[in-house]
Amino acid sequence: MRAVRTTLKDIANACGYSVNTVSRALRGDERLSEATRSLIRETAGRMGYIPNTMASSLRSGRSHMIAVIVNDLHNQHYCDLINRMDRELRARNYNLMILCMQLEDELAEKLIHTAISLSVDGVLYFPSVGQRHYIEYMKDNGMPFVLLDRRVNELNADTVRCDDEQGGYLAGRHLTALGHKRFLFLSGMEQSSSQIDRLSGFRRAIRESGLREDCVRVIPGVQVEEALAHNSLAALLDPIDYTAIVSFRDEVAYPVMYALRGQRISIPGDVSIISFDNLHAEDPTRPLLTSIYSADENIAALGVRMLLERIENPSLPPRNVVLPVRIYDHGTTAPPAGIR
Amino acid sequence: MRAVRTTLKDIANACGYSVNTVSRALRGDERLSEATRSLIRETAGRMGYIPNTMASSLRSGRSHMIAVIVNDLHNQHYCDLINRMDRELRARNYNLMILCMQLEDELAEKLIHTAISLSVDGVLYFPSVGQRHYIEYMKDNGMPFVLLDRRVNELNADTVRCDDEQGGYLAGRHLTALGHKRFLFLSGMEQSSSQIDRLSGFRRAIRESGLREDCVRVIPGVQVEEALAHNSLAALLDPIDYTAIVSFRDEVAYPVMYALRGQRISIPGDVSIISFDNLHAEDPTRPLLTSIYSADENIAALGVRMLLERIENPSLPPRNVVLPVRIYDHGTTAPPAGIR
DNA sequence: TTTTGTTGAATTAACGTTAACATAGTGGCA
DNA sequence: TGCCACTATGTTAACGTTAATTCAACAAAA
Repeated sequence: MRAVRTTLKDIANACGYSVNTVSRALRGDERLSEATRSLIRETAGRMGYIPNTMASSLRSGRSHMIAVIVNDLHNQHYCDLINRMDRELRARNYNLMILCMQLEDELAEKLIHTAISLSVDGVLYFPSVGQRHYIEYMKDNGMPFVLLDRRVNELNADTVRCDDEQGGYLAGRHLTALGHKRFLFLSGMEQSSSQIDRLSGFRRAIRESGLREDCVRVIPGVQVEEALAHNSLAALLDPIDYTAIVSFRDEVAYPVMYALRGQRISIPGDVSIISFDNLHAEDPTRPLLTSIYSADENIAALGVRMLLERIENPSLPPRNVVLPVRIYDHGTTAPPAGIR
Repeated sequence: MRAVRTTLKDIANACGYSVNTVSRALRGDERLSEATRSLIRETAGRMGYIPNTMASSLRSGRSHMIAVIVNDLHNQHYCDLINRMDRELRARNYNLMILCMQLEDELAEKLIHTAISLSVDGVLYFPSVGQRHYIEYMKDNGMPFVLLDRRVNELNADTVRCDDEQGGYLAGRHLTALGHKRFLFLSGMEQSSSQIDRLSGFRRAIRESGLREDCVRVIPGVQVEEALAHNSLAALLDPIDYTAIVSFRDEVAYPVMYALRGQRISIPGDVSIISFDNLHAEDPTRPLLTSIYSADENIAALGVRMLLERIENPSLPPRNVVLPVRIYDHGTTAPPAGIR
């Protein structure tokens, strides 16, 4: 029942050239006469030829496929980045294949296997905690890859990420400059580098402004997630002994805003909130939220570029790019009520 | 620099068997002695062998890869389904590759090309409006596929979807039974089969209950999206000449709820709201929302099963499965204020 | 003893493509 | 006229795997 796919051979037979000539014509080899090339191309088009990546890649060692390995598709931050990477790659004649590990850490190894097995040309990898082992595995197997979004210590590999420490610092300086003196810091679930750096940057700003460290109440990620899970966010935010909230990421900040507004607490009138990722900045169906993110250069575009350069030139020394960040002020911060 | 991948040949040389024997050992061929098989397998493990899908697929015609082609990763409904399909497929020793068309319809054809080009064994396809052409293209190319979530008329192809007409009907019957008499129906952006069926089912229920059709104010999807895009949802929902809202999908219902609550309108006290997809039912960070969705059988699991059956047996007559739906009552509907 | 069957493995030929090399035909130039 | 360079194409061999076929060794049956 299955239609037999047209091959180079079929085209060759159809227009009386050798298979190799057909292959060259379709790849746009310069050394063919214009007439031949266009005849072959036209014939191929008419016959509905679709090249066989398997065969081509097997022979040439190039598949023009890039895999992105991602933890969880429900994380909109990742989806954003994936979309951008897809566009970047497509523009460069590559295809992006998304491999998703569904929050199951052990799947990472399997997905790396899959990527190698499929002979993808490179891998874009969002490392999560404790995956150094898998990353080294890629390295050992000579698979070109770029790490995104997170710092992995003492691993000499291409990395693109935001300056999270500086981000945390900016948040702190922004809020202290407005006059805030008591803060609630909502941590993320995992002890990722982003989490750690953002908090430590924030604390640096606090110290610099002359405030004592204990003016920051830090809620561990576990508690935040639990509160979200049991619809008890309001309780978590109580007592309101702070005038500003720093949320580790936008997706936590959103429900927090809903919860506060549900308690008739005005933002930023009563409480300021600032967060990270600048998520949904272009999605007007989401509430505005002041957020910190990469200043200009896009992490996705840069990651793609670095990966392609690595593929071209495997002996390049690894680069560790830390992108500067800035505050995207969407109006959810203001001076505290007292000094307005 | 790039490490050379271990091949069957390397293993064969290492343990003194022929390449073919190694291949058979690794595939678990019964006709080898137990000793040989375990020796080869152990050697392969030690040498870090990763099979080459390209070569294997080229020869055997089976890649054990399934592609899912999806419009937009930001649509959480799709992400949910993709996650489930991934799990189902993995359990059956298949890999899922996600190809995303970024809301650009013309990309559909390109992605189908990619899928064929990669010799995937089958395609899971979420059709959107006006893609019949691409679907027929898959059919013509003999690529096994299953259509998900939508009805595509007069196309004889495997399809799994929910009974949207019945869903709309259930919504209507539920609300009229509670005593509601004036409704706002928020349409989806595209004129998809789901959209059309849900509205017509809803109207059927209205007629049946003896109400006149004009008690339903239908807002076209374009207007809904525009309001979302310009943060003017509140205006869209005004005047509140209705006691119940039916939203085409949960992701529209959420911002609507926020907007109403922002206007101090209580749900379901002042206005009831019901929607479709039962999205985030297990994500407690989202507000509760009464929603309609497939009753028991899961669309993802069933779709995967149907696809694998189709692959096994290409001559099966196409099946069109319409799953029954039910209301998942999460408390956002109540009798209208007047008759409480 | 010869024949037959069984087991375990090797050999060979593909799959569709591309890279390297080979070759035939042309035109230019001394 | 002979030689070279160049252009346009063909031939061959590989990529890593698997399927079909063949083969060798041995045991059981006649």
